[in-house]
This record gives sequence, structure tokens and C-alpha cells, in this order.
Amino acid sequence: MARMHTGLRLTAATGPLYVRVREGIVKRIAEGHWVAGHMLPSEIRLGQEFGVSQGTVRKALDELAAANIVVRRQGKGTFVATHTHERALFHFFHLNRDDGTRELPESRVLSCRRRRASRLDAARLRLPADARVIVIERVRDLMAQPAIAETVILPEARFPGLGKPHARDLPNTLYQLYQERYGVTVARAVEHLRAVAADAADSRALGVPVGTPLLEIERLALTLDGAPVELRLSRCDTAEHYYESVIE
Amino acid sequence: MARMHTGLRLTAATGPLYVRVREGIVKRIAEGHWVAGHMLPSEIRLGQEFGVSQGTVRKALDELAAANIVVRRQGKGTFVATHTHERALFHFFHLNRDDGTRELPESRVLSCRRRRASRLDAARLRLPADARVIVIERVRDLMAQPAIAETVILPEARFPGLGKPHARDLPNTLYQLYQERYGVTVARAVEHLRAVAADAADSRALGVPVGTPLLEIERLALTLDGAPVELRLSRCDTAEHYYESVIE
DNA sequence: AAGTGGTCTAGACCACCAA
DNA sequence: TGGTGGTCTAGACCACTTA
Repeated sequence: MARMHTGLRLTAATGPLYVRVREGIVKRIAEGHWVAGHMLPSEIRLGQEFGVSQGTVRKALDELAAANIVVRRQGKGTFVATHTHERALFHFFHLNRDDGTRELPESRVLSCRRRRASRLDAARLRLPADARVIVIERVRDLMAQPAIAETVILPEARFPGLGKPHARDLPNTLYQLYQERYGVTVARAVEHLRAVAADAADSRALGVPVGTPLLEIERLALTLDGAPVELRLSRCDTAEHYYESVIE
Repeated sequence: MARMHTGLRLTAATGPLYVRVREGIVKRIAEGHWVAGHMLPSEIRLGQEFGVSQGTVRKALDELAAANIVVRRQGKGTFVATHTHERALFHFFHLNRDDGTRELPESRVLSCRRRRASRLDAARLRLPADARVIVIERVRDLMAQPAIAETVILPEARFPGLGKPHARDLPNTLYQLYQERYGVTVARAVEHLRAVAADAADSRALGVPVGTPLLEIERLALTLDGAPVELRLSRCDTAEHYYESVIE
């Protein structure tokens, strides 16, 4: 079949076609050409645009669906994945009650301020040394008990004016906010877990004695391009909860 | 194409063919018909045996490869996955040094004894209340420092005589041993993480003060069938290491 | 009824590997 | 050279959704 190139381009000239198609689609999404929730062209149409067969487009889309980048719905179409409540709960939140159930915690914002990035912030978020960041402190309840003391650090450049007037109104699921208000989609994240002792601030926030062992989670959230967009430090009381990690 | 049924059976009469082929292959592996490391028949041959086309077998095998159940090597064939050193390090071990590198710890066995399963053991391992278990205590070093105090609990029925004469000679990577000596392949695992305070035994094993926050990992390892075969409790000093969890 | 994704087939050609 | 998996195509038919 002749390549038509009626609009879209294959990024590289090397490698399998389906990889190039996949990367072409990712690029389009990352650049905001197709935004979260939008329907992509049909497989046939994409095949025509990329100049490949429908089966090749299908393989590319199947991989993107496996990576939670698109959602496919039979009879309806293929859509750019959105950050739903379910996604937050099942994909990005890993604390279970001892009985194995899971709830998304309610959050109370303690403070929301701006400051210059610390050395660690700048390194993790790949910011210039003098960049400014937004710092959100909040406490999250599980089973109506304070369970997580959380610090969220964001590059101000990406999230201008976030939480400025009504810090208290920040939603519980921040990733939805990032996506809807700022067009920033968190695609993946890396978490570093440690056991630490509660300090005075933790003690106050969580109502546990200083020195209590807490599970510290340092999460770096990344966009589709692999650019870091959020640094989050959570200190969790695991007296009645545990962090679940599935290996398969 | 006519279904041939020259030996293999499709398990269910419902659902897509590739799912039935996939489950048929899993069943064969789980039953020991094809053992770890063995080469499977070619796609063409499997297609003939299952009475489906090569493309359908391919889809089944691709999913099994994605699940680390088989390994595909171009030009050579498709093989039942084995527990290699690499697999242990990259797939089943999650403690990194602070600089991001990873090493598989050396292990020193402290004790290896037999006892009746506790209530918790029996519940987790789905054993009858009076079942007997093998209990291995060991200390694992990272950067030449004791870093993990580990208790491994195994149903004696599945691992007869394990560690009987030479407990000290137990290898570092147990999953290889389970696979090679007992035909038990660990396919997946679920880990529950908590922060706990070091008790007297931890303090002795790891050389840290009583009360030091430790990362406790309770891992339940499962076979292909989803049957639990090992319960492992690791208490980790995370002063110079962290547990890495990737979300994507 | 028309449009979408989901399954299945058949066959071509390529890349890699071992004898 | 022959066998393996890897890619790509073309087309048939099914299942689901919406109008």
C-alpha cells in the first residue's frame, strides 16, 4: 500500500511501523493536539493518515491502551485516557485498610504557599536553581482518622495561580485538576518508600507520638514525555493500613 | 479452518479463541507438561494442535510473554520462563541504594526449623490448621551491612526435606531452588508494606537500636494457578536504601 | 443502518539463529 | 539452509453503540 501522508508524519525513519505510529500518536497527545477525553480518529482513518494498514494501527493502539494512555470502547471509539476517581483509587493510591478494602482519603489543606525551590526540589523536578514552586501541605483521613501528612511540590511555571485565592477548595484528586485546568496529564510515577520516625510536625498532623514509625512515600509524577511535574512527600501512619504492591 | 484436536484441548467452549489457547498453554505449564526452560512447540505447530491459525496462537503467546510466563527469542523459539538472577533482581527485589543502584543481597541463614503453622501462616498460605511449615530465618546484607531480617515460611508438603541437612547451604535466590528442586514456579507476588519499630530480635540481627523505624514487607508468593506457596516477612533498614515502586 | 472496535484467518516477507 | 519468531497487509465476520 502506498504511503499517503495526508497530514500526519511518522517520527523516525527506523524501526517497526507500529512503533512509529505509536510514538506519533503519543506525540500528538503530548502536544495537546488530542486532549484528555477526546476521541481519536478510527483505526481505518489513522491507517490512512499514517499510510499503514489498519492492523498496524491496531497494534499501536493496543499498546497505548495497555499503558493506560488511551481507552478503547467497542462500538464507540478510542479515547485519550482521563484521570477519573477510579484511576486515582486503583492506579495511583496504594494504601489499603487491614481488611483489604481501599478508600480514597478526604483531604484538608493546611497551607498553600510559594517559595524558591530547594536544591532537592530543583533536582527532582529538573528546575533551574532559582525556580519558584508551590507548596501544599495537607492531611488526609482514612477511616475518619488523620493517616497521611502530605507535602505536594509543584513548579509554579506549569501551574500558574494554582490555589491562589481558595487554597481550601483544592480538590481531593489533584491529578484531575492538573489535567482539566492546566492540561498536564500525569502518565506515570515513581515512588520511593522508607520507614521514618514521626517528627514534631507529623506528630501534630497525625496525632501520634514523636518517634512513631511512619511509612514515607516520595513520589515523582511524570508526564507522557517523562518530564517530572509533581513531587509529593507522604508520611503515612500504617498502624491500621498497609501499602500494597503487586508483582506480576 | 477445521479444528483438528490432535492432542490438545481448548479448556472452555466460550470466549475468544486466543484466550482459550492462552489458558490451555498456562494449564500445560502449571501441570508440568512443559517445564521451566523448555521450548514450546512453534506457533505453527501449536496452531495445528489447537486447531486455530498461527496469528491466534501468536496473540496468546504475546500475552504470556507480557506476563513473564514465557520468553520469546527470535530465531530460536518460545520458552517457559525461568527464575534467573536477573529476574530476581529486577522483578522481585525492590530495594535500591540511595544512589539508585541495586544489588542482590547476600544471605546468611540463622536458623531453619519446622513447626506447626500458626493461624496467620495457615490463613495466608491456605493450609489446614494442623499443617506443618518450614521456617527459615536469615539476615541479608546490603553494602556489606546487615540490612534485612527475613523470615521465610513454606508449606512442608510442597517442599519436602528442604534445608534438612545443610541449612547453611541454602542459595541466595530461593525461587530458583523452588523451581529447580521442587518444580514450584513463583509467577507473581503481593507485598504488604508497613513501617514498624525494631524489636529486640531485629535489633540483634541488624545492629540498630530497638525502636528504629523499619520497613516491613510481608510478601505472599503465588504460583501460576494463584496458589500461595511462600510467605515472607522482611524487615528492612531503610537508612541508606529505599523501596522502589513504579506506577505506569 | 452505519460506524466503531474485537476476533480470526491466510499469506507475504524480514531478521535472527543454528547446523 | 531451514526453522523460528517479528512485522505487515488485506479482508472477513462479529459485537457493541448510537441514531
